[in-house]
Amino acid sequence: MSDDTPHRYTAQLAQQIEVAWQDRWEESGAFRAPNPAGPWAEPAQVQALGPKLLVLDMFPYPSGAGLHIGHPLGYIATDVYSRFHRMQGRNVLHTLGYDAFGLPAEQYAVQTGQHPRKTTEDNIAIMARQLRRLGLGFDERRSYATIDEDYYRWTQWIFTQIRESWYDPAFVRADGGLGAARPIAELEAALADGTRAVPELAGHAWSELDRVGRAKVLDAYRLAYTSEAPVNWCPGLGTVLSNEEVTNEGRSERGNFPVFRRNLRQWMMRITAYADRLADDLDRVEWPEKVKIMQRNWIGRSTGASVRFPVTLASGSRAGAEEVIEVFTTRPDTLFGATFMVVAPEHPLVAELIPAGGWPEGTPEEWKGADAAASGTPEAAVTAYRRAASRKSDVERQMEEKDKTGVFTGSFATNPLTGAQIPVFVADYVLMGYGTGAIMAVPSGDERDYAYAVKFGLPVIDVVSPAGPDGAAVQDWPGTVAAGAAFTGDGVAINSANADISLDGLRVADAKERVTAYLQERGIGAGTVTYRLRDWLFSRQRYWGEPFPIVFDTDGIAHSLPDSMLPLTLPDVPDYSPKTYDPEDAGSEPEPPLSRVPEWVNVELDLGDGRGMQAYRRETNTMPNWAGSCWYYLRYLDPANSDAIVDPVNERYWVGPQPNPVAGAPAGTRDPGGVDLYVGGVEHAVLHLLYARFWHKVLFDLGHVSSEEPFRTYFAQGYIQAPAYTDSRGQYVEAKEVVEEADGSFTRHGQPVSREFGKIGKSLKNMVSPDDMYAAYGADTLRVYEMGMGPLEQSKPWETRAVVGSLRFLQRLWRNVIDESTGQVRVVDEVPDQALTTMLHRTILGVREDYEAMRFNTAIAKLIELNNAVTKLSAPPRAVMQALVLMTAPIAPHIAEELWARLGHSGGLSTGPFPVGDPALVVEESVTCVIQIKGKVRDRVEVSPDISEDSLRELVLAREKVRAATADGIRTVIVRAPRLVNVVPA
RNA sequence: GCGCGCGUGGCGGAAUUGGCAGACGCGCUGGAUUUAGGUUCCAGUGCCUUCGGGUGUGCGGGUUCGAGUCCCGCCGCGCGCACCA
Repeated sequence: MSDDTPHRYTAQLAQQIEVAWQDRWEESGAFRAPNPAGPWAEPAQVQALGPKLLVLDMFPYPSGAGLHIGHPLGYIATDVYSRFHRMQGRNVLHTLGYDAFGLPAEQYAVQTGQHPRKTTEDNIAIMARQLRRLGLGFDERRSYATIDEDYYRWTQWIFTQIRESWYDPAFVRADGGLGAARPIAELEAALADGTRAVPELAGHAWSELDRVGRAKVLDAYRLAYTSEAPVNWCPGLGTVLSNEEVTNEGRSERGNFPVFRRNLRQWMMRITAYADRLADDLDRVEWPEKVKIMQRNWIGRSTGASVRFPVTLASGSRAGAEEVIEVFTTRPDTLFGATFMVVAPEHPLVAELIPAGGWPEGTPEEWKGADAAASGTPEAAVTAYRRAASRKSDVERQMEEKDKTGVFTGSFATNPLTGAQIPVFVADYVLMGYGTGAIMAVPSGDERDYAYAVKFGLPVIDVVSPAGPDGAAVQDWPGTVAAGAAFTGDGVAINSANADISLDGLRVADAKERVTAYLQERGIGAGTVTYRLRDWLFSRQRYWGEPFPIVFDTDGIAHSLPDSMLPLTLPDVPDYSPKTYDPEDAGSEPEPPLSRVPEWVNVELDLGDGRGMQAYRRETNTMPNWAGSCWYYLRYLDPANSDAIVDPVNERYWVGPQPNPVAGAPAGTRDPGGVDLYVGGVEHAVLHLLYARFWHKVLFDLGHVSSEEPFRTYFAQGYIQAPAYTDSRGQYVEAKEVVEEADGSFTRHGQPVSREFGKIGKSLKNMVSPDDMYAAYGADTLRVYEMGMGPLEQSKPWETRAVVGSLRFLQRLWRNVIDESTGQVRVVDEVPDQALTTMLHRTILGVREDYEAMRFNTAIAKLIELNNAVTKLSAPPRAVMQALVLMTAPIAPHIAEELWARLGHSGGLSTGPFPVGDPALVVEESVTCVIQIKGKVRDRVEVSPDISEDSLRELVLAREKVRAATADGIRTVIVRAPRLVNVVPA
C-alpha cells in the first residue's frame, strides 16, 4: 500500500472487513430461517416473510487435508442464490452439515490409535472455520454431523421403519398409482387370518408354522432383510462391498484390492420394489437430462416377454421328467428364429440337463469345450466349464475379450412355436443375475447370438427383414448370413408362421404384441418387465458406521429394537479395523470389529413383545456410508425435534408438493416436492441420489413425509481443475514449486516439467488452499473469482494469477464509494444522466435474470461494466453506487455490507432491498443501425430508437455505400428497425 | 460398440428468439505514477493487410436476405454404459 492511498481496498483491509462482518452476522443470527412449527416454531416470523426457499449442497466428508478451492465452488453458488432471494424478502433456508462416518477416519484411527470420533470432530472444526471465513450465510443452528447420536438415532429409526415394512404391489395409493410400502404387521395379519397366501407358505397355513418358519416367510417380504447371497467380498479390506463400490476391473473402488464373489449372510434393501417409481418419477423432477439418463440406465427397465421352452430332464432324481427353461426376451417377435438356447453356468437346471454317459450322436467337436482333457463326456465338459466360470467374477468375465465360449449340455429343448429341437448350451455370456439366467438365442436378430452361432456352426434363420419403401419386406434381401451380421433394426417379420399363428408381414412392434398375446393365451409365456437394478447390499464389516438396531434371539430370528432403545450407540472397541486378509485369500471370512466386544454383543433385553427378558446377540455389522446421507436434507428442517425426524408441518412447509409441476415436466405430472435447489457433483448422480430417493419414497408411503421426492431441482456443478506438473520421469511434482519461464514453459528447480490439468488433491500434488487465497486477496475476491470463472455446470481450470482481476473489480467498486486518500464517502447526490440511468436499469434487469438462472459469470460481467462506466466519472452518483453495492452483495457480501454501512445505512443488507429495474427507464437517445449488403456489414448509422421502418429504409437506401452497391438495382430490402437493415442488390 | 454432451482469440469464457462474433476477466503491448516493485492507473489488443479492405466460431456441404446459433455428413475431445438377452 502506498502512503497516499491509506484507504485503498487491499487484501489486508478486506480481511478486517470480512472478519468483522462475519462476527456481526453470527451475533445477529442474520441467516437463521424461522420454522412454522416444532421446537423452534416462530410462525409470526414465517408469516412476515415471503415464500420459502430451501437451498442445499451435498454435504462434505470432513477430510483431514482441509478444504481446497474446488470444495466451496458449489457452496458459494448456493450462498449467492440464497442471499439474492433473502434480499428479496424470502424465507431462505441454507445450511450445511457433515457426512462424518466412513472409511478414511477409521483408517486414520487404525494408523494412529486415536478414536475416529476425535479425528472426525477435529476435522469438522477445521472445515467449519474455513467455511465461516468464506462468509457463507448458513443457518449454523441447523448444522450437524451424521455421527451425532441425536442424528443417527433417527437413521436407525428409519432403518427400523423400512425393516418393519413390505411392498404391497396391489396397494392403491392416494394418487391412484399401484404399490406402496405397508407395515409388515398388515401382511402378518392377512397371512394369519388367511386372507392372503404367499408362495413362501408352500401351501401350509400360517398357524402350522413355528416362530422360525413365520419369521422366514416375513423376511422374504421385508424391505430390509438378511440374505445369504453372492456378495462382493474384499479380503484386502476385510469387508463386503456393494456392486457400486466395485470397479469394472473387478477390484475395490477404494484401495484397488481384488474382489471375490462369495455367499455370505448380509443385510439387503429391497430397492428393486421401487424400480418402476424410481424410473417414472424422474419425469417429475427438474434435473439435468444426463443425470436422469444415468439413473434410468442404472435401473435398466426393459419390457419384453418371458417364454417357456419345454425340455426333458436328462439326469438326476427327476430324469425323464418334463421341465421348462424360462427365458426373458425383449424380442419375442423373433421367436421363430430361436435356433438354440444358452443358460448361465450357475443356472439351477444345468446339472439335470446333462445326460449320463457320452455325447449325443453327431455332436460336433467344437461343442465339447475348449478343455480337451474334459471333453470326453458332457458331464466332464460342463463341469470343467462351470468351474472355470466360477473362478471369475461377473466383472472379470466381461473383461476378457468378447470372444464367445461355451459348452453343449447334451440336451435339447423345444422351440414352442416351431417345435424344433434346439440345443442347449452353457455359456458365460449369459449372466445369472439378469432376467432368468437363460436366453433363447436368435442369431439373425442379436449380435451376440450371431457371433456364438458363427463360432459353433449353429443354424441362422432370418425372421426380420428390412422394410422397403412400401413397408413390405425387401424382396431380394440377401439375409444376415450374407451380410455377415445380425439384423437388429426395425423391419418386417418373415419366416414366422406355424399352423396357429403368423407374424409374417408385421412390423416389429406389431409382431411383438401379436406373439405376446398368443404366448399368454397358450400358457407359453407372458409379457414381462425386468430390471438391471439389484437389491442394495446394506451391511459393512466396519467399525465407524451406524450400528444396526437389530438383535437376534436364540433361534436366530432378527428383531428390530423398539424406538425407546434408540439410539443404539457405538461401543468403544479394542481395535477399529476389521480383520483384513491377504488380498488374494478368497476363502477368508469377514470379522467385524464390533464382534470383538462380547459384553456389547450379548445382551439380555425386554423388547416389549410380550416375551419378557430374553438373551439376544446384537448385529455386529454396521451401515454403509450412504445411510447417513440418505435423509440428512430432512433433518435440517427440524434438527432439534426429539419426537420425529421432522415435524410434519415443517416438512410440508419446506419440501411439500407445490401446486405446479416442475419446468419441463410432461403434461399431467404433479410436483413431487423436495429441496428447491440441490447442488453437488455429478459423481453422486446414480448412487446417493438413487438411494435417497428410495428412502424418501418409503417414508412417503408410510406417511412420514408429504413429499414424494427428496430433490425437486438438482444442479450438477462442474469441477475446478488445477495445474499439475510432471517431471521427466512422469512423476508428479509439487505444483507450488513450479515457475513459468519467459517463453511460457514450466520448470521446477531449473528442470523442465510438463503441465496438465486435473482434480485437485494430494495425488497430483496440486493443492490450492482457500486459506492462501483469503490471505492474499480476501474472501470476497475469491468468491467473485470462483463465480466469474464460467458457467457453474462446467469444469474449468484454476489460474491463481487471474484472481487479481476480481480484486481489481472490488477495488474500483470501493474507490467509486470511498476516497482512497481520505477514507471519505465520495458519492454525490446528483441525478445520473440518461445514458447512465439506462445502463443502470438494464444492468438491474439483466443481473436479476442472471442470478435467478445461476449465471453468475455473466452477472459479474454486467456489474463490472456498470462499475467501469462509473469509474470514468469524476463524481459517482449515489443512486447508481447504492444499487451497484446491493447488486454485488450476494457475490461479495462483506465489502457490500461495509460500503452500504458507510453510505449511511444501518441494519445491514442481508434482507435487502434488492434493486428493482424499470424497463421504462431503459431508453436510448440513439441506437446504431447496422447496414448490411447481402448479409455483410458495410455501414452503420445512428438513428432514433423509434424510427419507423419506412423512414429507416429510405435513410439507408440514400447512403452512399448502399447506392454504390445497388447501382444495378435492388432485389429486396429487409428492415428490422431500428437495429438492422439488409439490402440485397439485384 | 451403444448413448449423451461439447468444439469460438494466446487462456477462461460472452453472444436470451437466426440479426454488429469475441461482452467480462487473465495474459500481452505501449504509456502514466513510483527510489523500486505491482495486488496502481490510462490506452490498445481475433487473424491477414499494399491501410482500400480482406478474412474469421473444428472440417465439408445445405437451408436462409442473413448461420457460432437450424439441417446433413465427417473429424476431434469429454462423460456415461458396456455380453443386461
